[in-house]
Amino acid sequence: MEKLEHYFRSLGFEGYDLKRIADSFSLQAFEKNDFVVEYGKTSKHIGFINNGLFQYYVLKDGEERTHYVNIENTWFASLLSFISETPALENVRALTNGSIYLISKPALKELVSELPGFNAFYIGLLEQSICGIDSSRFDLIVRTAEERYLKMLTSDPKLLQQIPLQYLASMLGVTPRHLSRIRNTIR
Amino acid sequence: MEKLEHYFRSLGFEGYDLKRIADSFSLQAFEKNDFVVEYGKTSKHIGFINNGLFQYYVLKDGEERTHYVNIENTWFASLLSFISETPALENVRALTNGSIYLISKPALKELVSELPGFNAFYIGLLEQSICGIDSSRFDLIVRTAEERYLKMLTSDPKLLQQIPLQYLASMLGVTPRHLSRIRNTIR
DNA sequence: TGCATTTCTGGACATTTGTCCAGTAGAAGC
DNA sequence: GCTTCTACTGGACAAATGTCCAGAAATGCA
Repeated sequence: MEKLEHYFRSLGFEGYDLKRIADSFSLQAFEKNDFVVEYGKTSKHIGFINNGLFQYYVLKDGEERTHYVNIENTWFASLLSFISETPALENVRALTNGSIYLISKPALKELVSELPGFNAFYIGLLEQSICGIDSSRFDLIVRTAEERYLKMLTSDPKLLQQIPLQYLASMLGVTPRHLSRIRNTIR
Repeated sequence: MEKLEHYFRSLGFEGYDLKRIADSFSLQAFEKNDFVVEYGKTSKHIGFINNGLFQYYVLKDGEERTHYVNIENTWFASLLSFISETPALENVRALTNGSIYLISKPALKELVSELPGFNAFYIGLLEQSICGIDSSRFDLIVRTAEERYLKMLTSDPKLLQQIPLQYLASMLGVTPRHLSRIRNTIR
């Protein structure tokens, strides 16, 4: 639990609260190609990525369409399914071996209602998530694929280093063929 | 305050809490073309639309790019600016005369910390917002413009009825010319 | 009612992006 | 060291989407 505790300690948690929080999570290992969330099944956990890469995708006309990839030290969630408790419309699968600190919805709600500090943390997490998701939606409407790629280059270099281009292309909303063109014109 | 009170009453609020909440908002009127949020200025309020249409847009190469339009009985927020307290990257402007129940950030935070019911409401609002924004982001990556338009036809018919097509086109991520083509092929 | 303004449609053509595919390079396994 | 697999690039062509524009339809206003 070192990484998880370190994360919450860095946010100001300690003592009983910290232990209570850490005890609510459990570290689960995934091998490459394991499913974390499966289409049609309700996702009952969110989690903090200890290590590994996790791909969010759907099958459309038999093809994988990736809309997101999680890397370590970020939060994992199949949002719509987890929040509204409905069957997932997507798959989440490990692209590499890795592990996630998972927490169930009841345990999460308990922390939110019983620890004021965690309540504030959760609200902050939701707010930050909204900022990230909304600016990504904004970019898809207002910016070109090339602009989105350049932005990713400067603001998320870690993604570029860790994630194979085929998945990045899909996240950017273009085909790998076209991302290759974009990268070519930038040089 | 009828509409706002009716909204919160329908969510189960009453008595002191309801009054306390209603007193934290103030109804502000906007005339057509008035700015609610201006590019470069930090947005200090969120609000519940009493009536009217409000357009979220940026200027790009001198052209307006609309990424969202609010209608009545929905929540208004320039999310990134309000949450992170930074200058807005967008404009929000009244497309018609209308009015919004506005609440400041300090007043909102007070309600969140002092009324447990409002705390739960705010968390639910954030969660629902995430679901909406994330599925819109998902659609922009995974679905075609035609599929997005068809989805809007069935799940948001109110938008179709109220919002001029030029703005809907922009929200869908295409030009009005192309939306016209899409509508043509559907017939 | 009639004029002015805004909104919507669709033709012609240009640009962007996708599809299909083959070739290369590097990584993984035997 | 060789083979196999996977990731990446880029050519040729097709399909989707944008640009520019003019006319039609709808809306607002005198």
